[in-house]
Amino acid sequence: MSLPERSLCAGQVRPDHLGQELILKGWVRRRRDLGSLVFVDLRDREGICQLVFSEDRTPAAFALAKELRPEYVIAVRGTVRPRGEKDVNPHMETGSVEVEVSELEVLAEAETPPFAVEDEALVSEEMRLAYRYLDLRRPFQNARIVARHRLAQRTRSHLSERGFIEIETPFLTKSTPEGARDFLVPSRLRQGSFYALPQSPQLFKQLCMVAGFDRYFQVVRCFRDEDLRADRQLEFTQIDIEMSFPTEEAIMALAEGLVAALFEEAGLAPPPSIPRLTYAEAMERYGCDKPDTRFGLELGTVSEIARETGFGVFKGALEACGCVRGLAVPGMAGISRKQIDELNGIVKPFGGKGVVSLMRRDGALAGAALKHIGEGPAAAMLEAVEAKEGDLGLFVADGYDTACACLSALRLHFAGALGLVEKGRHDLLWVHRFPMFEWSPEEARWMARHHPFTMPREEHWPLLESDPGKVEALAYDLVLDGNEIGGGSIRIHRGDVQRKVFKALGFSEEQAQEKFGFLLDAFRFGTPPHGGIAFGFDRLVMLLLGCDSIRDVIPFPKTTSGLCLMTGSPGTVEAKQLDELGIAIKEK
RNA sequence: GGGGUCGUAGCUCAGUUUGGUUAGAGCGCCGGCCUGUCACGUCGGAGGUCGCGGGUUCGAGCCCCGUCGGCCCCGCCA
Repeated sequence: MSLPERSLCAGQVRPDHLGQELILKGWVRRRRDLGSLVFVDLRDREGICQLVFSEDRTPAAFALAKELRPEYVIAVRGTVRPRGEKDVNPHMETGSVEVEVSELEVLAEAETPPFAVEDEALVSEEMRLAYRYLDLRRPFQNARIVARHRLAQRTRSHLSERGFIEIETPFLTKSTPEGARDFLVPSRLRQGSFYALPQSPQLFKQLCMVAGFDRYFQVVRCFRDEDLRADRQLEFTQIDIEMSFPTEEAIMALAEGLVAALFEEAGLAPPPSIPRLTYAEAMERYGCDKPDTRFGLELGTVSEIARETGFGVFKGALEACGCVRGLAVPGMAGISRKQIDELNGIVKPFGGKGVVSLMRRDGALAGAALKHIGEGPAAAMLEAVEAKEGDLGLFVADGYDTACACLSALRLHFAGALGLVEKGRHDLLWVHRFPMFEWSPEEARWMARHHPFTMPREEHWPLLESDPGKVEALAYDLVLDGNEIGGGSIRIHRGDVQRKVFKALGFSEEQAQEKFGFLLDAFRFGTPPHGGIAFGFDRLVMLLLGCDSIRDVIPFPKTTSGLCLMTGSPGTVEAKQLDELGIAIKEK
């Protein structure tokens, strides 16, 4: 009674098949029952095809068709027929034909799903994640995962063709200091010891260079036990690349070529040029190390003008070695008091104390702080940020980093509110010449901004001991539309330089040896200069597909609190399992 | 760790401002009718732990406290 093998996918039926007898298999999307005529939309991965059952022409199949419900899995034997001229559905790829079914077999019944398996269905993300297999069955969501596959395949072929070798590195490895919190895996064979899941294969890829593979890549899962966001998951996929004897230029050129290929694969035109900004320039112009350059609203500095005013807000910041920076928002001079108050709310999470607003409207100046600042300086401040008649000037007085963060947030806010981003536009840019270290007030020491294996600029090596804050790194980030999609560096390949960097980070010789001894050992046996880059694959796919959340391009993601609503992980384990691992749960 | 926001029928939501009789809508679901539908139509029907716990009150979906969960953000994420 079983129907034979499928001859075609439902979504692939075309006028070419007119008159042919086909075997189709798939899911019932919807049944439209007109009494003695029944239409069924049959769905599979490739699309949807209309099936027809009629009482007088195919009575046996017709009777069974009455029983069909959404998401039943069925097999049919039928003949491809043209639709009448009036009956063609221009919205369907298969809309000019239909399949008259002579034989119907129900392969699996289905309960009514908790939500309709259709693109149009409005469903909360909570439901989608709890029934992810149904969510993924929806055509548009299914297509995202297929697109992800294509992008991964294109990555592999692109890099393979250029001499890169995909090499697997361990998931069960060693916990290292610095960086993100590790996921730990207890060892049964050696109780009390733990593996760590890799935050990235960083050290192993460097060791692949020591091993002489010359060019390495991997599409690889990474794990970081940190809080989740719209663009961050506990486990995520990285395109990890490393090469021997590189220049910065060689790595950047390779990365640009790969990204161009991925744009093409996604059906997008790659941005024609990829400008480079130094870190300092990015902060100066955009207040951000991953600026969205698809719109202007660039920042200016007005500290010197502000210094001449008696305004206490400015004075306080400047006396604390801060600055006064600002930006002009075109056409917003009519902003209301309420809206101005809302701006303070935007700035607050970034540590900003408030926003000073000055307006040029009706040929005069306005703003609550105008009387404190004075007409002359206020005009000069607006001039400095290029605010014209009808424009709003926003100023923040604070430490440099805080002022930048606040203004960057305001910049993004107004770009969204004013619709300044041209639809379909994508901007790529490099940010490079990052500082090697940043000061951590909590730990009272310097921390590596990129990672501790990044090569400092050679002319700055002497500063490693005297003034670490001034050391620049041979590191570069690739930014797409205001998102960091990749970052890399030239690595340290000399033990002596590596030791100096560890020292600057406050590691003792013993700590360095204990944590990274295997790397330092390897460096003693002839290490080629090397460097590389890693892309956040999920984030890149998200942006290329125009999604708002990384979860949309990950088949089985976790919620923002790290739970899997489908499996219920993380879960408790049997006492026996804990016992085997020598682990006891601490009572709260 | 902190802030914001949401949680009411299978789903998406209204009702919460100002506590008051029997908690509503659309879609879906179940049944009847229907030969050209494709968001089929049409007639009828079923369906509720108002996230959970506690409190205030004569009375709580609505007010208060706590808690769990979704989403967004700060911190964190080399």
